[in-house]
Amino acid sequence: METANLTSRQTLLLKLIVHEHVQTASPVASRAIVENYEVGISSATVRSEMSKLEELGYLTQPHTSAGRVPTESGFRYFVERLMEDQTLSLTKQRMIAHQFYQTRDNLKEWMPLAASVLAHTSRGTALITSPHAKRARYKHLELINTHGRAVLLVLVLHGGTVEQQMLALPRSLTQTELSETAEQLNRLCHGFSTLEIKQQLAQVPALETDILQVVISLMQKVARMPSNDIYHHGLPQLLQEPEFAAAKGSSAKLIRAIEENNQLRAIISDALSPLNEIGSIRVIIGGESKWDALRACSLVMTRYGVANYATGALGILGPIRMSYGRTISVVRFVASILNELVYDMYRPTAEDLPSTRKINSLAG
Amino acid sequence: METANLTSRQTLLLKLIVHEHVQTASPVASRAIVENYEVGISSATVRSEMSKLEELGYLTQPHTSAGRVPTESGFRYFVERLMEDQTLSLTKQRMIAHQFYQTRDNLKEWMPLAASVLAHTSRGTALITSPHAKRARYKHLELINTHGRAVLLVLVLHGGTVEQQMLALPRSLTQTELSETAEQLNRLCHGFSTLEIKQQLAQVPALETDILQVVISLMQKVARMPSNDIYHHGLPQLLQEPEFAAAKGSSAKLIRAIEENNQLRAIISDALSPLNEIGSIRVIIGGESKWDALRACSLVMTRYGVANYATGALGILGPIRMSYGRTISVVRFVASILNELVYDMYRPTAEDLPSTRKINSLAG
DNA sequence: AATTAGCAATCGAGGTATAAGAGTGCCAAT
DNA sequence: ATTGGCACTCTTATACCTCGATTGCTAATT
Repeated sequence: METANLTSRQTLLLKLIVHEHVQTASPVASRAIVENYEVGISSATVRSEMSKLEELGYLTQPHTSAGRVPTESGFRYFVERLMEDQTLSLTKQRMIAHQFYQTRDNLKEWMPLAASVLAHTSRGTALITSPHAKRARYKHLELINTHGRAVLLVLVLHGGTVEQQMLALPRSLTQTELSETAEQLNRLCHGFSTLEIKQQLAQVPALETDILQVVISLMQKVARMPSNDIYHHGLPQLLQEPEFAAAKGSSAKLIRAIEENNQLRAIISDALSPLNEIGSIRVIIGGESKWDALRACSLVMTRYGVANYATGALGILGPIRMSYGRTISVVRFVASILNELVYDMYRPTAEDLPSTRKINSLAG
Repeated sequence: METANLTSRQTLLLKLIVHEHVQTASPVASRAIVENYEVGISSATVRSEMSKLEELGYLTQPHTSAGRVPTESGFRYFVERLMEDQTLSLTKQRMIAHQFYQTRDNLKEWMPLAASVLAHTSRGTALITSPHAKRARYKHLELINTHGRAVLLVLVLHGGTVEQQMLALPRSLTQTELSETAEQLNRLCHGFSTLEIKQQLAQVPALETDILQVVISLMQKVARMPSNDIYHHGLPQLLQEPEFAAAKGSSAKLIRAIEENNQLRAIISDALSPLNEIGSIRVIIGGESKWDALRACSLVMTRYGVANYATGALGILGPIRMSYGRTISVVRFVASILNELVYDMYRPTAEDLPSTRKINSLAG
């Protein structure tokens, strides 16, 4: 990449053009720059610099007689070298923190709240997944009689992930019988991984085998899926941005991409990759992503939580022409709040550290 | 309403015009009728009949030199008197039934499956809520240690509704302590309503009071909300229908109406009203609904489940110009399957009948 | 050598006129 | 009562034109 060879005046202009374009959503003319900003040069000079920036690939013209628009590499350059770190205003930080503080005990509310905060503070759609434990280790099972043969199986894994599934048993059992069964399995499987439980299958009576099968499939589900649900919030406001309101075909594609969340899943699981350190923010600009439907969008994603215990992903899907500074600062701030909350809730205990003793005893 | 005074030829024509309009999505010309259908009359006659139907308010012209479009009352008349009952083809019925049969034990899968079937068989968006018990009566509580102070509270109500919430206790308890606490509360509260539990509050020690507060709020949540989640499926395909693809403003409104589901909630709770017998299908055509954003849409909703135990709502949100016959038949069929599944799963037992004795003993 | 003012050239957006096509409404004939 | 024929109406599509915005170039200036 030939990135270093911009004069200071060129970087200034690129910065201003990006800023102007983000605000106006339309191509930026040389005159607009000299009028709106106090650069001490004439529009002709701006034009000649612009054409150099265009040659370098940072700007482009929609048509001959239009102003310039930053290209994707233009935005990329801006994000990586020109953008100064922004922070949310203290008032805003306090407001947000307060909202989270009020729901700190109600894990279920975190996702919607975070999504809502992200969406309202940016102009895009917020995406977020629940915190999610990496390795699935059996901690506790509870069987609850609900009605007739229907039994609710609640499985708690080390790290705090809770999975539940309704299942129909071959015959109706009383709550006492169910509790005893659960207790038995809890003694048998505590701390075990999916594989280890499979090895237990041979030793347990028939009824419990059924239940263990469900337990295993749930644990595998946890391990396999990047995350259960992808909350999203603020899709309408993204679609009202001029770039989507105009081209109607693309908006349908975009909605589909978000509703059927296979594509989102890929993005999320990318963001959740352990390579992606917690605290680092990943910015994907337009066509840099592999998904056609998202060509017109940029993503600002990060991973949050406590590494090796429970992590989730959150971020914003917005127009390419978004205020990256502001977006990144919100994403970073919300992530930092969730980091604390997750740490508080899932505070690692000695009991949760992977028990090498047990693993070794099975391996031997 | 002056509905009875249509000649048989007029009803035939209205039927044909509706049919043609549903297919073409554009105004129907007199010539289109005589060409596509074997009516033994000329286009001039069709025209004169059309103008009579227009006077009666069943048809309208977008402009002078266009064909006719059924008005909302035209569709209403069609739905109530002209439409013949359709049934899904047996092959299709079997296919659908088979899919449900495979997930019969996995309650969680019902909603997505039903939504998917509804959406794929119609051209609209499927809406559906989980089956939901009417009166909230305490059946069983389970407290599960997950991590640190975080405890998962699982509350099972009579009728099979399961609510859960994570909560942070003031101090950390072992699973044994938690189980004992739960057991104690189970003995104390079994069969009680929200009100009755509130009266118990005075008699229990402090820690459990905290838990009971959560229990009460969960039970109230169950009783208050029409339903927890409204699944929807197939929004993109609705938006691709010509009437929405054209006017881009309306599609944004529609998305918002569905995403922020306050408005949907109102519709759903209307469909869930006990006045609406299970099996009856409610058709709301265009402006008949009170919600502006849904002016361009029709709703075909029904209530499913077992009355007085657990019921939910399902239906399709489609363009006014939808095939009501086909839509109604799918909605009816999917509802009938869910009726059976709910009945099987939540089969009423003697234990579930409201215990008048307990209630009286408290009232006295 | 860099900067700038001035100006011709370019292209899109928006408005207007025109032609084509689709459909009705009416009337006179059957 | 029905129908063929025809004039009338209105939409849609197309072409055309003008206006304004913006650039690129050139020659003059610093």
